[in-house]
Amino acid sequence: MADMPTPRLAASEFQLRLLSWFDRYGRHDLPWQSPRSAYRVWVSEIMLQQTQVTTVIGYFERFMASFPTLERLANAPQDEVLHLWTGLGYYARARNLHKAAQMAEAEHGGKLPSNSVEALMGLPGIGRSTAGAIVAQSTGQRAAILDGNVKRSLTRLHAIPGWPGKPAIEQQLWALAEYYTPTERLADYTQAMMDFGATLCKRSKPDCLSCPFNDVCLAYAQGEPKRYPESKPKKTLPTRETIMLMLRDPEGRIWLEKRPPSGLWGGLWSLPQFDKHSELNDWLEANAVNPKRDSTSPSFHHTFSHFRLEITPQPVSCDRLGGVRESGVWYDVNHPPALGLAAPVKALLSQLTPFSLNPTPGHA
DNA sequence: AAACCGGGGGG
DNA sequence: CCCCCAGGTTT
Repeated sequence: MADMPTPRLAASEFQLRLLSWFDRYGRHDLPWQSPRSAYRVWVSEIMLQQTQVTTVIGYFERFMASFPTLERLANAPQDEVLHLWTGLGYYARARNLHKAAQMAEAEHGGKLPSNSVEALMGLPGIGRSTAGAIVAQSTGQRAAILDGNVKRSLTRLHAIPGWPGKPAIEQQLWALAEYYTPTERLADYTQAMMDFGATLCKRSKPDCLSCPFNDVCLAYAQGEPKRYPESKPKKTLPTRETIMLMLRDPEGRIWLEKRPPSGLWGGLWSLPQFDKHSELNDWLEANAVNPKRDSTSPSFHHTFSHFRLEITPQPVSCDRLGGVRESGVWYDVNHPPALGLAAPVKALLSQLTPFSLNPTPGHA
């Protein structure tokens, strides 16, 4: 690569140091490492995209208990998949995972194309780094990864300025990542790169004194390893307001509606939302029989990456619903059905019952 | 309160 | 190339 920064070590020396570190300090007992299969590695990598290992483990085990094979996932209802994703966030990941399983069934003979980065990238939710991780970990063939951990480690080792999300910077980092990738022990090397960033070359408090690269690390030599990577340019978040209707029937069940299949909380079940109280009143007039409004609950905030949502819950009881109500359910908090819930909705419903709404092992 | 994270999509 | 979108955890 023409614009690759000068490597700080020969590739073979880098690999030797990293793998020695991994053999002593890396993670060797993650649930997707044994048994290792393309399917299990894939699911783990999707879950790990925005989420840390310790959080993922429980979700991964529940997911595998319900969908032990690609075929079982492909044939599952979307609600069940989203249910097992509830609380993990970025629900498009679950929708894409489900869709990709169905595509693999239809187009790849029921298996992931796990020896081809290009073919994997043709499946929704799999980009270059995730594809590389699947190939390297499940087949042992040579493929590089560039997740947030690797970006952080490499920007520090080479003191690369600029935000790594910029295409020009990212291209340099890919060149380095490819350069250092070995031809053997690919699964270990890939896990080692992730573990190194996650447990030693951490965002704050990097453990430079224990680092096997501290003699060649440019950021360490400059005395400010935390200067790298530079952070993303920030934008100010707008605030939006919404009223969430908590409509209770005489049995204490709560009315939920399914959200559109894509976009915010796509495919999840949520409380009916309104911009203004007048719109909520219109809705009650049209749909609810004998509605009785309680006092509003305290407002709270839910923050997204691009705006802040101020939620005001409005409890109302009624005898029943009268109008046309497609894609809605009366949700019994004591016998919760297997549905995906938006996080603030889950929090609101949790207040109504002593029982957890989390999916439990062997139950979901 | 702010930073973080891998990928999809559109201009 | 750029910007927007999406949610829960850590610091």
